Amino acid sequence: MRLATWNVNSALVRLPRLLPWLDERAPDVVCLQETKLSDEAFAEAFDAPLKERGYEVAHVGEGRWNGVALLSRVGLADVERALPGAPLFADALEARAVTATCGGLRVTSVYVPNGRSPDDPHYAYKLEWLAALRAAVGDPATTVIAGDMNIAPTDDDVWDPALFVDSTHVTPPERDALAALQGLGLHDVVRDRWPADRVFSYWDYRAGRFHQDMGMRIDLVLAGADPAGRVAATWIDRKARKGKGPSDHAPVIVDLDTAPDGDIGPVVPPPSTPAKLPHRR
DNA sequence: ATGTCATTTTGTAAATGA
Repeated sequence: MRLATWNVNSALVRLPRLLPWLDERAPDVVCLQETKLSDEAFAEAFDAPLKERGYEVAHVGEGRWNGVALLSRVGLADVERALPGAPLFADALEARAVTATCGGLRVTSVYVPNGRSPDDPHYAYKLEWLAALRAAVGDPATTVIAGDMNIAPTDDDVWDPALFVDSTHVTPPERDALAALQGLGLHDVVRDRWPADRVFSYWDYRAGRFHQDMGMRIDLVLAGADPAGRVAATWIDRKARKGKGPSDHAPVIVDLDTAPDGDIGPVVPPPSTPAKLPHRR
């Protein structure tokens, strides 16, 4: 089973990149963040092309900011459209989490608040939100939390740690909140697989940062004992950050082996059959 | 310090957010 997470920075703008990416990478479960669409607008643009590709969809949006989604072709059951106990910001519940059972795993697509700066009210909100995220974890063993955490777990996850001292994404309280999540038994499977490598998932659009690999690793897949024990491969799909009209984030992809009993989950019909290639001689 | 991109609007330039 292939699981991926991608902050697309506007699903509508990214549509011409997102659909070909689904066809190329063929993920079974996809966590999206920053769709920036209402549920109605997402459905209008995506219901048909996703159904054609065999995906069920749960989208939670507000329209202007935020917005998260789960796409799955290995089942999508018991959908929760918000984080239980999530704090409000400016008296509003923001679209930052959606959870469902997919392929036997309890998967949450998260868009953790940015925080802006440690002295901003948004930073306190971020820490409250992370506490709610931890409190909402059910059985850690079958849990996957994937998305834009807006936290770089260590200085190895920042292109220039000196530049980010006292900035959001790297402060001890944020890293402590992440460690508390991991303390439940959730594993940062990309770092576990690439312990000594420079692996970033986000590069600012400005100043040629991607070209110089001046990025951060803030998009994480946190996996409980069952999925973490079945990881066959993990990688960051840098190709999706290249070329025309990319998001500023790259997808993170995690491949899981079959379950111990050999069950690969529900058999899903393949997407629309491509036209037959003409014979050549 | 602040080179981009995406959003929205007492709207087509400026604000807000990341």
